[in-house]
Amino acid sequence: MTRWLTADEEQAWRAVRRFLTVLPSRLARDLNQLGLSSADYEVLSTLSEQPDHRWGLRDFAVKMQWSRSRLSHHAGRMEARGLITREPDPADARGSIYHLTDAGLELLRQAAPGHLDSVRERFVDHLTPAELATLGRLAERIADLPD
Amino acid sequence: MTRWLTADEEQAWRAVRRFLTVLPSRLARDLNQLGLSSADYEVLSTLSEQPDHRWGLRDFAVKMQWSRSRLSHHAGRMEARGLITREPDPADARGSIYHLTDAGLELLRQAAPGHLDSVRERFVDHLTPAELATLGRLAERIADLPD
DNA sequence: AGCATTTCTTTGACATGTCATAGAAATCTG
DNA sequence: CAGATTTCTATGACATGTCAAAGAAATGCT
Repeated sequence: MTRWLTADEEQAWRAVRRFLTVLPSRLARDLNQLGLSSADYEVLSTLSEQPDHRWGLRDFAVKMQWSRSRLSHHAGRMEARGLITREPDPADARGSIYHLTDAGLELLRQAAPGHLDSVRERFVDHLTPAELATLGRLAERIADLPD
Repeated sequence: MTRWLTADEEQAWRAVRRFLTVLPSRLARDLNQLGLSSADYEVLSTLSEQPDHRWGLRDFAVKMQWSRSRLSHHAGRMEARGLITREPDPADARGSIYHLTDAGLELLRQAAPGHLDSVRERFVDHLTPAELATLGRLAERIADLPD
């Protein structure tokens, strides 16, 4: 017995679907102007949050919620652009340690303010603090559901 | 002068980012079990909402918010699978009219209940009607911002 | 210790999306 | 009406993601 969506549910779901596609694409477009893809930015900022700017692929992939294959491919491209390096892990010769280069850090520093403006202009500044908190709470509830 | 995010804003934004990536990926995974990609499903359901199951590429792409190139490529693949057909537009020989095949409609009908369950299980059923309405209203506000 | 199993990153083949362009047809202009 | 311009879809080249498999190293078992 399929429970179809009520009219209200349907309307809300349509709005949320649009939100899900449109916001990321706007942020990506803004970032592209700064010379980075969204994926690039995530990699750089995640790496930069690590104290020594290093991370082994496996944990890095878990942290980013990316497949290891995806991260390895993407890292290869970023390495070719000089934004990160990959070195063998001294503690486990199978492993690979990713490290942010100076150029990568510089590019991130240069792009961050623009990206932040973008997040404000496309999202944060259009909600009151209470609305943002509510939205964050509901988003978290959904995101925290089991996979 | 860059206005950084406050701690509250940062927390909410992180939750929303996770929501933006995780929910679509779960829905896509569920749909894949049913033999369709999310893109396939959107194409089929959008076409099926048209009274005669036909749509010219241009307006179709606008409705879906896809580039015409993307839709043309995707339609080529779906045509090869027998889910839609493309015919020249009698009113404008440059144009192309997309039409849902019986097989396409059948596949959509077969997948729809499962997808609906998925939307409920991954999203709708975890919010009260009031929460869903609020979320929909906020999502709509953001989505309706100029591009 | 030795062999099988597991774990790890990388790679290759392939699916999908973007951007620029081709080629045909409609529209605009004088 | 003729020629230039615009508009249209399809396509090719390329970037990016997925999935399966390869190859090396660590781990487990007897």
